[in-house]
Amino acid sequence: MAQTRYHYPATSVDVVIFTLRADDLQVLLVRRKHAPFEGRWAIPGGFVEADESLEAAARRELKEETGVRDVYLEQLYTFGDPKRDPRGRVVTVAYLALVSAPLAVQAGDDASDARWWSVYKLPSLAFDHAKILQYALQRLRYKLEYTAAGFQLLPPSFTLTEIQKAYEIVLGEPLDKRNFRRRIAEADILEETGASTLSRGRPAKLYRFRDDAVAEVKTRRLFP
Amino acid sequence: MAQTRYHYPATSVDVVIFTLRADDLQVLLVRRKHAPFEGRWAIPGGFVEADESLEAAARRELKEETGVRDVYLEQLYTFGDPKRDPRGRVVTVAYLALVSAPLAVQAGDDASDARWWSVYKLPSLAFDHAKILQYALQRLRYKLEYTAAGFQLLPPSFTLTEIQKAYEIVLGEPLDKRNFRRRIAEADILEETGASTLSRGRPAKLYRFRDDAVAEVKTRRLFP
DNA sequence: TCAAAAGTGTTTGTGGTACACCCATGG
DNA sequence: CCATGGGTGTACCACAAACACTTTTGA
Repeated sequence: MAQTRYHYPATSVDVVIFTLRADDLQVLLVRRKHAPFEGRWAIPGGFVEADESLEAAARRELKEETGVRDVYLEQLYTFGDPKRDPRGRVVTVAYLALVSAPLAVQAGDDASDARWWSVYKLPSLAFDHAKILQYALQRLRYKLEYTAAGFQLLPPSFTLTEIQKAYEIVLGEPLDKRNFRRRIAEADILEETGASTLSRGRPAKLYRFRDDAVAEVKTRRLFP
Repeated sequence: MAQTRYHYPATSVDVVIFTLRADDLQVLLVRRKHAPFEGRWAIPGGFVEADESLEAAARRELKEETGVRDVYLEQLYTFGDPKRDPRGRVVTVAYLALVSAPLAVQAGDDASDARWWSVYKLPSLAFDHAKILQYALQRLRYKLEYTAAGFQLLPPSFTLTEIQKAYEIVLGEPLDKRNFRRRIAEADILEETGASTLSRGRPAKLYRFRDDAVAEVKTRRLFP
């Protein structure tokens, strides 16, 4: 790739895309077509174009890989170790994305293949991507503990049991049903759609987010 | 991916350096010697060198400006708007630093002058530095609410009243003396030096951090 | 002995957690 | 009528917040 004739690092973005599929927290990875790390799995990403903001670059990559727009996207951290890319100096700005529908994935130019992987059973990753992914996972869990971001992983309408399951999958621990429902109710961020599921057993009410709900719920301070 | 011949963005680091001086939360700014924004105040920073990690670049800038090493330093956010620097594309990785001693500042090559400014009375800043500074201030306040990072702003030994004042200055609100002392005691992060102040009134015991204290105190979750 | 700052406990309220049964529907 | 998943309330405990007086020293 671009040999740095001039001594500025190349700037790339990498987007860690999480979703919930099959009662599992999964992340989208692409298989690299070219050296270095040819054939290894990697977090989707690419170089920032000349007149494009970082977030725009991240959204472009996200669109190329998944076809989705208007999803939750936040900047995570910037990784700039001089040796993180064997081709030369590349500083990468990592983003975290949460998508709801487990839609068909589209491999971009840079990848021969793309698929969802359980975060609990990951393959060996290219570059320092294992580190980036762990960082993203930690941030996601942390975020769920004090914000309502977890809803971004769900379809537009969902039952209370579904959302509780989503939280349990991401956090990796069971939650109490009545307490969970009380907190959701108190947060006042959902509204009934009016519809219900028709499955086995008693039908469940469907909910959606209130458009005007505030996603960032502030914690009480612990210290001092 | 479009690998046309274009210049990668330049990569810089900017370091927002906070300290406590004169019962005030202050930030170190440098006056720019050259265009653009000649004569305007700016957050100290500079370009990342060829074989230097981002954090190393930030520490180098910090050292050039203040002469200090081994201080608290954390990556904040990366600002990459294509128009943020009129000279051309510059992506900057912002860092937050907390220093204790209000030491003499040393102007680096890039600045004709450097001084501490109260965060409550800032001059007009170059580039998008006002935005970066506000972001840093928000992060500092947030951090103080759930970690013991505030100690980094104090000299190696201090009284309980001093540290309470430090928290009050940064948070901008008064705290209850007995509750504050109880929380500090429960956190179990201080030890007595054995010495006391000799001022007017009753002498106060001096404390220092325990070397083995854990700085990151985890919050209880609020949601769900 | 007075002024100045340090130091010290208790009470009350709120929020967190644990816990078990009845309800609505389809087969 | 039974199996399946949906939906509901209370009691206890721990932590947070509010609050005022005594102690130690220097001048």
